[in-house]
Amino acid sequence: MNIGLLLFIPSRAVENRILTAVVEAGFEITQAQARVLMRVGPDGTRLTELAEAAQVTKQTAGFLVDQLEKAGYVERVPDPSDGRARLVRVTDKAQEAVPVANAEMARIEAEWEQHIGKRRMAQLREALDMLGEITDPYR
Amino acid sequence: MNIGLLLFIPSRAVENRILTAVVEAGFEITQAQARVLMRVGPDGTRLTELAEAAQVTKQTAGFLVDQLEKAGYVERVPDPSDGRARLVRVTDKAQEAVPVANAEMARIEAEWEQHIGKRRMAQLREALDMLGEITDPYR
DNA sequence: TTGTTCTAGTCAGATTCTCTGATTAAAGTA
DNA sequence: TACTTTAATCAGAGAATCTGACTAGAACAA
Repeated sequence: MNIGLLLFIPSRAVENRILTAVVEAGFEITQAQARVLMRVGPDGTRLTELAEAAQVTKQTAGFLVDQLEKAGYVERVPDPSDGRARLVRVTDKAQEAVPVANAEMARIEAEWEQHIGKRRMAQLREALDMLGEITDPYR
Repeated sequence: MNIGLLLFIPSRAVENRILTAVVEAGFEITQAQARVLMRVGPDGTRLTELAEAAQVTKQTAGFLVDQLEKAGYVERVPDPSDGRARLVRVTDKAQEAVPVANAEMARIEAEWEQHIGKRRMAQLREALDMLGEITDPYR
């Protein structure tokens, strides 16, 4: 079985489970919105950077940030260092979803570790982290 | 960094590269179509199965198969064992894309192995394969 | 200083992907 | 036969994504 599909399946599983957990906790958010939201840094991130990180066009990122803003999960503030730019920042409301997502992530990792063992889990993480160096356009 | 994102990044990279290679070889196909096409078995697969495998609704799978059929990459034939069902089958035209995809996949694997080493690559594959057992809804 | 070029973001419009709900036809079952 | 389930499709809508064109501010070179 090809390694692309092999990577895709658990990746999709994580996405689905975390999104489900967050939505069930009362946060109305979609997968696409979450993918952008996840990339907003602690001091705010420019739209262009978000677009690159999420691997979508600026237009798409803008569209998703619009929705996140309407829903109150992010806010746009002027970038003091550049009059053209604005920083997208996570609001307190969105911060409240973080522990929910983290808890589900921890549950998933525990299940996986249970299934494949601590050693393999560590190896997996190491290999993926290194692959990120050559496959993450944001890194 | 969370393992979902860690999985997502190289998975997306593989998808993008293979799709690009196939499209550049003259096959007009989209990512969503490819995800369905990839799951069609050698003797044909029912729409419902494809939908499950690709984790989309039957309607979505049907929509994508319609497009693949129009483009000549698959055909629908009656299922001899069930009058309600039809089997989606890959055509010769689509078969021609297989070596292109395989070649690109081999290139990617070679690059990755170069970067993380043979041992880690084998460990990665083993861990992912096992994770598939608990995360692949189709398996 | 003044053009020219580049960059950040938005607007407009279209396409693609995906879903929910209802429907048809064939199987399976009591 | 009548009821239930299953495979697939139809209809309609919403979400996500793209390409191309535009505006305003920044950077830079002459």
